[in-house]
Parts: sequence; structure tokens; C-alpha cells
Amino acid sequence: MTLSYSHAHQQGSGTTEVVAVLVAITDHIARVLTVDQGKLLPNGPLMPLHRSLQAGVRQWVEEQTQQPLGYLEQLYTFVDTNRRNVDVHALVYVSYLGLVQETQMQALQSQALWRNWYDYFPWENHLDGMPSIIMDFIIPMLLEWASSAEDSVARQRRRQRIGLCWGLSEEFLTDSEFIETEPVGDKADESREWIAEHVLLRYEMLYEAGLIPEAPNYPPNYQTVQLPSDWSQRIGIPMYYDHRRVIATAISRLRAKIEYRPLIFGLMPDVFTLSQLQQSVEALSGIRLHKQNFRRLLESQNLVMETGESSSAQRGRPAKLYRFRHDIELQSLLMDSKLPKRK
Amino acid sequence: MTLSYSHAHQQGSGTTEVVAVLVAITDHIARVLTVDQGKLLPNGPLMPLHRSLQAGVRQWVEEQTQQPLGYLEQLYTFVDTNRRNVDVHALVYVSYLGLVQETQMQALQSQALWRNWYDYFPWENHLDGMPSIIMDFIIPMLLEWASSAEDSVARQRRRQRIGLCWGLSEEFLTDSEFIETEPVGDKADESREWIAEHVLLRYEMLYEAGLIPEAPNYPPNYQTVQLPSDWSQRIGIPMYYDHRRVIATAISRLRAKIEYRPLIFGLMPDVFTLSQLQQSVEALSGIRLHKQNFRRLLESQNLVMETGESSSAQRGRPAKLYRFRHDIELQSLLMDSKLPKRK
DNA sequence: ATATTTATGCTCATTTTGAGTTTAAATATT
DNA sequence: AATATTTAAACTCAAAATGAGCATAAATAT
Repeated sequence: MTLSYSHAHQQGSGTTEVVAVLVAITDHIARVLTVDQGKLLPNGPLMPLHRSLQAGVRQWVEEQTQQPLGYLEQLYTFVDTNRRNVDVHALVYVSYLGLVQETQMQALQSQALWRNWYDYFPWENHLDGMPSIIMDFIIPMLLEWASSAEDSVARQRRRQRIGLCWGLSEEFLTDSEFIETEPVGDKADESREWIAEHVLLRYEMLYEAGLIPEAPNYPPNYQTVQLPSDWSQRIGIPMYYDHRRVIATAISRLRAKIEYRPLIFGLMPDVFTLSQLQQSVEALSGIRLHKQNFRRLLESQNLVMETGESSSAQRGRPAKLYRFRHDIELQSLLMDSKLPKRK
Repeated sequence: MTLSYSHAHQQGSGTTEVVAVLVAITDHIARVLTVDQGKLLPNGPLMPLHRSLQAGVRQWVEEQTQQPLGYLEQLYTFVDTNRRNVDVHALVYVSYLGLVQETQMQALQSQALWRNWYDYFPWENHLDGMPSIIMDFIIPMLLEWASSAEDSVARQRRRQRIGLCWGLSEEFLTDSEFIETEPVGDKADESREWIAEHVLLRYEMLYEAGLIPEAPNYPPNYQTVQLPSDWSQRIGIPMYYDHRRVIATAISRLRAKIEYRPLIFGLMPDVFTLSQLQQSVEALSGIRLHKQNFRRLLESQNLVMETGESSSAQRGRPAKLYRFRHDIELQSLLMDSKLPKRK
């Protein structure tokens, strides 16, 4: 099979494909498994022999990447009307999120590659503070886009959306002359809250504004705007089809769900320190957490137990080693919920 | 088209269908729109002319029920390997959740019918306390099922699952002789918490235990069990294919999401009292809420505004009338999130 | 020896939550 | 007409959860 995966499945008689976002953490960096020089996610057609969608995902992922998988959950189903089979039926593709433990990572096929997921979404990495690209480029571009709307209501709506998606204050976004009012600097940084799990909303806003190479209206044609010549570098690696949107969907789901379900299970080795655990959660959420409160939360959840041993630390005081309590696996998988209690 | 919908689409060349769970509230009762004597959800094949899955859903629903729809969100994608097209490809069907305002409900086609959703899930209605069917029949049957497992580990796991899904205490479920130990009565009722959004988990447990007519292993063949002769009445109305599971998925999603997104928007008339709003939320969640705290939550969210008028009450003090603040529609659609704040 | 680094235990003010009580304004009953 | 009943809505209060910080412990680096 020397064809690139981007064309290998075009001629199938079926109309359904599966596509997988596999996630693992190595060197405190969240990564996704890609094929075809990082331009595609593992994918393949659903075949008559597959007894379920999951079975299809597992077969194609293993065939294309040699990577065995554990936890797998369905994400979203897309239709691509640009890709049709011989019967002119549009292609339907069902996306899945999979988690891989570092210790389970396999020697991969040549085409398969684990990539830092922030290579595709540079603006989502706030581990060292808000990346400069947001205030330097993204927000000014988006404000141009907002100003290019038809009527003033639409303009105001877009500005409001920008503020909510990117965690900026209202005043900062009120009518156009935002440069003259104030030395902006730190004022904007802390005004509202950056919500980590809004990955998909942010991606879709950039897409809608024509700032993403995959978008049909890229580059945008607002009156005054000029994209920097190296824009396509700065805005992250483009992918074929809508695979970048699929990754954004996966990150959104993961960031949202990790707050109320112990999905992090599926990404950690058997034994770990609490700092390693925290760093893994931070790698996913893209923001730093308060160490003491993180530990308090963990204790209250009763998810981990000490092994009795300590890590042979590199620098400071050695940390105790922990493992997940697999006896409450089920409970934790179920645990959800906090309705305003019944009367 | 005189064929029942259950057979109308069998011969299509495509392999993808859409199926919709439309929800509305009338007389303080949550209802779903059904076709074919309440045995099916509106559904139809995805066709080449449809430019999106949503478009397919809208077309088929309007054709089969005359019901126009507003809010629509994707639920989950299933595969039915028992239903295959001419190319032997298994049928893939994508399910959607739609919300309909009472004022938008249309005169329906003869085959279409709005049904109380608790007709399909009698055990999910806790508006007048826990329904007796749970303690009288469901739990004893499920404990039989747990006891029928291979080894003692599996038995204990099943008992634990039962407790978590149905909100029962651990002690209540420890080894088999639960009848001899205590007069059970009220002890079990309050021991743990009933989690409203676990609708799907509960349905799937009943299905797995063979207690649901749709299940392949129904009726179950545990040694001692005998289902009451009117069991299939008590356990709710069966549907064709897995459409009951699709409804369970929809209720789960709705109950979970209503806690952090103002989906209730899509089910209310333009103007309403706070009591009506609360009764609608209760109709969905199946449990009663604390009135004062419900109002406090609403105020803090800033979702509604007074109209200035009052309702001409039937009985007691007239209530103020409110409407949703459509100016913050976007904000509310976005609003999520509560990560343990970044350091 | 002393500074630095990492881990971990503990405190404290603020906010959120669960669960009342009290007062108001209408209709129903005697 | 007087009183009970019903629904609405304002306010109180204790317990729990949350955000943020200080203090101490146990290792390595200078």
C-alpha cells in the first residue's frame, strides 16, 4: 500500500468511515497519533466484516500504526459532501477518541507519528502563560472580522463571541478604537476567564473568519487586513479534510470530561507521583493548576493509593509513589452529577 | 406510503440513516414524538441531496410528522449489523435530539404521536417519590441476575453496579440473603443518591440482564426467577430496533446538559412564570427541586428578565411573568466550565 | 555549611450549597 | 365578612467546597 492514506479509501462502495484521535502523554507533552506526515489521522472504511464501529476503529488503527488501544469513546459524526462514493452518497465519518498509556506505545509504522498536539493549535498552550500570538495576531484579526460584518448588531455579536471564546473583557472589545484608548498590555490578560475546554469553539471561530488554511474563505478578504507572510506557520499545521477539527473536538471533550471523570487513568503508567499526575492533567488542559488544591481534590475523590515506596528523585525531596485504586474503577467511571438536590 | 415506517427504508442503497428524538413539554409532562403507533422514532435514510446530517433529520421529521423543529443536536451513532443494504454493508444510524416549544406543536400526521416519555421508562419518574416498581420488581430481578454470574468477583461487581446505577446502599446489596436481614422498607430509599442522568446506564443494565423485551436474552433464564405475567406492561412500552435505547440516550444527555446549559430555552413559551419554568425542569429531570434555591440559581445566572406583568393566577398569589434574555443567548450557550483554577 | 529544589501538611477567608422561616397576595370556604 | 388555603417571593443560616497562601520536610547543588 504505497498510496498515501489521503487517497487510499476514495473508491470504496461503502459510505462510512471511522477516524481516530489517539492521545498519549510523553515528556509532559500531550500528543496525537498521525499518519501521512502528520497530515491525517488514522482512518479507514467501515467494512461488512466489522461487527461494530469500535471494531472498525481498532482494526484500522492497528493496521496503519501498529498501536494497540485501550480506552475508546465515540466523539462525533461528520458528513463530507465533497467526498462521495460511486452511488453519489456523501461520505459519513465517525470519529473516536482513544487513550494510550506511555508504556503501551509501540514501535510504529514509518508513516505513523506521535505529534505534540499544540503543533496544530499553538494558541491552546497556556502552560507558560497566554501565548503571544493571541494578543499580537489572532485578536486583531478577529476584530477585523467582526468589523466586516453587515450590520452593527452582527458586529456587536461577533465581538461578544470573541470575548467569550478567548477570555477577554467586554470593554476591551467595544467599538473599533481599541488601540487609542489605553496601553492594553496586561489589562486584557486577566479581565475574563480563559476556558480551556472551548477548543472547538475557538477553532470554529478562526475557521469561520477565514484564518485557517483549511477554510474555504482562506485567506480572508477584509478591507484592511494583511496576514503576515509566515501566517500559515504561526497558525498551526494544516491537515487534510477536516481532521484538524476532529482533533479540536477530541481536545474539547478530553478537557471537559477530565474534570468529572478520571479519564487520566488511561494515560498514566501503573505507578506515578502526584506531581507527575498533575503535570499530565496540565498537559491536557494547557493551564497550570494549584498544587495543594489539586492534591486535596484527589484525596477527596479517593482515586489513588500509596504504594509505600518513594521515587528516587532527581532534585528535591523524593515523592511518594501512587497507583490508581482499580477496585473502584466502576464507581469512578459512573460518578457524575450534581443536580441542585431534590427537595 | 401505506407501509409502516419499520419497513419502508429497508431496501435503500445507502447505509446511513438518521433518527430523531423530539422532545416537548405539555401539561408538565415531558413527551417524545413517535410514529408507527409509538413503536418508532421519526427516521429516514440520508440521501445524496442532503447537504448535512441536520438537513436530513429536518426533512424526514417534517415529512413524517409535519413538525417543524428548532434546536437540534447530535446524540450518538449506532451500527445495526442485523440490517444491511444490498452491498451487505451494516446500517449506520445517527441519532439527534431536538427541542420543540409547546406553542410550535403542529397538527400531526395520523401516524405521529406525542407520548409521555415515562411510558417507555416507568422507573425514571420520581416526581412522586421512587416508583414502587423499582424496589418491588427491578431490584430483586437484578439481584437474581447478579447472583447468576460466574464467579464471586463478577457477582460482587454486578451488585456494586446495581447500587451505583439505582442509588442503593452497599450494605443493602451484600451477599444474597437480603430478605432475611431486615425489614427493608425505607432504609434502602435514602441510603445513596439517585442520579437522574444515569438513564442510559440503567436501561443498559436492564437490557443486559434480559429484562427488556427488546433484549436478545429476554426473558432471562436464571434458575429461580419468574417474571410476573404482566411484566412487559410494567417495564414500559417496547419499540422496534434499538429506538428505546436512543430515547434513553436523549434523556441522559438532556438531564445532564440542562445543569450547565440553558437548553430549557428551547422548550418554554416566550413568557412564563418561574414556577412553570421549574416544573419544566422537573418534568425533564424526573425529580422535585428546592424552589428557593432554584430561583437563586436562576438569578445568579442572569438568564431571565421580568416582563413587568403578572399571571392571572388560578389559585394563590399571582406570579410575575418572565422571558429569556435573548441578548445573552450566546454567552449562555457558551458558558460552561469550572476547572480548579489555574495557579 | 548553606542555598536551592521538590514534596507535603496545614490555615484561612470567601463563595457556594442545602435547607429552612417569614411575609405577601391572591382564591376558597364557612 | 371572617378565616383558611394556596401560591409567590424575600430573607436567614449553617455546612461544605473553593481559591490562595504559609510552614515544614527531605532531598540535591554550591
